[in-house]
Amino acid sequence: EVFIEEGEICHKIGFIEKGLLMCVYNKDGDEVIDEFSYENNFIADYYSFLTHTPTTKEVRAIEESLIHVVTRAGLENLSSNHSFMDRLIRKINEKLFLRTQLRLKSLMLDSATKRYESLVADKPNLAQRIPQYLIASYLNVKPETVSRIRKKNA
Amino acid sequence: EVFIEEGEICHKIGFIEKGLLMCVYNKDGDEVIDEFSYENNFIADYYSFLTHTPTTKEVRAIEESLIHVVTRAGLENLSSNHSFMDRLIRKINEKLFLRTQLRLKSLMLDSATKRYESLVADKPNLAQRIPQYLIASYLNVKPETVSRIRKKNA
DNA sequence: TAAGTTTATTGATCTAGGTCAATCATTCGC
DNA sequence: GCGAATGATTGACCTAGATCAATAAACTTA
Repeated sequence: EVFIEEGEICHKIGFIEKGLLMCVYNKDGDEVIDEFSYENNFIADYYSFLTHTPTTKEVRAIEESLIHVVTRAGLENLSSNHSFMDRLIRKINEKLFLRTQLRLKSLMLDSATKRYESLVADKPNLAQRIPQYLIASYLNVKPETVSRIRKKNA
Repeated sequence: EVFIEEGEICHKIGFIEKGLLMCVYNKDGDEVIDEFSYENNFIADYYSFLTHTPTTKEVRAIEESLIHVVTRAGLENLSSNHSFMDRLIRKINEKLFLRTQLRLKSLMLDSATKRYESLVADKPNLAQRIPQYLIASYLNVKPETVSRIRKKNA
């Protein structure tokens, strides 16, 4: 159920065939969700993977998931064709960068209400699939706040 | 003085030989600084560059700066060696991703006071070089707040 | 179905940081 | 040097969202 434990160095990247996972930071006892990832996406602590430093987050399944795992070593052996690997990794980097950038922007510029509305608009399926207190954590607010936002918007 | 205007599509990447620039979002009239960049670093709206969508931020010099510019076309012609390019771009991606990730994390987990202290600890030179109201904007707080944090810490 | 657990809602407070306005300090041009 | 900007500090308030506590729904499992 736990894919990557906090403190280990991440040497693997998962490709999610089925299911739903999340990366969570621990904020003095409280969990703060960094991101969700689901079908046809990669899952890893990419920061740890790139820097070879211990993870500061935990990666854990929310639903029963089927994940194909590639290790660092596996990646390096996968292809003698280095340029192919560079190209692939470049693409993964890009996708991650873009996602992170958008998230950062919304945290910097938008109110909790706006963030909630954007999430529901952009990923209606996700908002269904996940309990509200996890959504709250992802939006960086408390469950009570999400409840109040929904009430207001109703 | 303005390196990239808001609304244009970014087709270039600058390498800063000397000087200091910043990327700023416009939050209904108010400026919010996304990042600073200085000597021996790249500067671009990389999001726009990758996605070919119009920038939502402006990139502007804070100090007189000397920047070497490479255009997208230039990059593509630079080397017939595609794998070299992939590798280079991969490296740039990685660096940007890691930076963005750290920033996001601090916004999600840390108080204004903690963010200020981390900035001063991590980049003392930067904190010197820049007026306090720009630091405030980068920390995503108001200048008054930075002033109060400093007073408290004194 | 009832009992138990987990999640969501609601209300009454509290607090970090924002806002507005008034001084101070500093720099800069002349 | 003296004003005029520009930047920083301080104080009195205000507000978004947090916290705490109590219900109320919604699922479980038997």
